[in-house]
Amino acid sequence: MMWLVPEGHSIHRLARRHRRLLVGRRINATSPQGRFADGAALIDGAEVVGTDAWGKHLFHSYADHPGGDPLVLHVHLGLYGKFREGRGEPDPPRGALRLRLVTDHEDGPHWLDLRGPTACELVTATERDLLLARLGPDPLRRSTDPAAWLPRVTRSRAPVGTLLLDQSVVAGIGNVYRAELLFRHGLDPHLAGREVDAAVLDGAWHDLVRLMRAGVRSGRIVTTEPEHRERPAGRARRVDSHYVYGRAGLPCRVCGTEIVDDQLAARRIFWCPSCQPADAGR
DNA sequence: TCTGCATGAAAAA
DNA sequence: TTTTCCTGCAGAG
Repeated sequence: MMWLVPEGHSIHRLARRHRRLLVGRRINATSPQGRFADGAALIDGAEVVGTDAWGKHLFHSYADHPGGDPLVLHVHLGLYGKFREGRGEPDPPRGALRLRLVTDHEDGPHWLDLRGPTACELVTATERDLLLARLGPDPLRRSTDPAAWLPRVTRSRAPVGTLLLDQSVVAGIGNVYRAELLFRHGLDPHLAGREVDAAVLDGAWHDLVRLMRAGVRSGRIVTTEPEHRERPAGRARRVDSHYVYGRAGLPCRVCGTEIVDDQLAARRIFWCPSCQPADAGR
């Protein structure tokens, strides 16, 4: 089974998939669970004109409907949220099904089920823009300036491991990319942002773009180089796809030192004390 | 079958 | 800083 972690790459992958599935078609929308009943009624029968992702936020845009502003569906999966899709008549809804979208295709109906999201709401274009204004640069968006995040890091006393999870500094990084990116650039997670060398940050940004683009293509987070995997390139399994994330107590793939873990920004952080020394990055 | 933990983030205290 | 949202999986028993 694929381990689809909803960090930014998963959301961009969903936006791409939903674009193919929904754009240019009218959707039948329901909220069997009832928590989004009013919103589903408003978009029911409307045409989807676009899908987009920014960080971990997903948007579906709907064509103007009579007597109203254009509507935008905003979804944030949070920790538990999940989309499922399938072809043919959908099964009768079971359990807490927040939103079901059904579209007609040449080969019959396709359905899209959303469960457990942190956010599933209709917003106006203006409200969406306000939301986006709170987010930092997204490595997966083509127009992003690679230097846009630098001031927020280099002026901060906060640990770089905290800054990387702050969505207003960088949008889309989750706990896995955080730990892996810090390892790949030899940065101790506790090092203050202002202590990190700007050239190291610049390299980390471009590395992050590469890693996350690969994540969009594959649907997985693989950050290990082939020579550090137990299996050859292209055959990495979950067990060897990370350097430090989830590997507390195991030997570092590069130097053999035991990987350690701690809490940072209310989340578990993993690092190699030898490859990521406290005085690195300066 | 039960328990704890996990990718996230906002609200409460 | 802690709680809550509320899902799914792995491991224990």
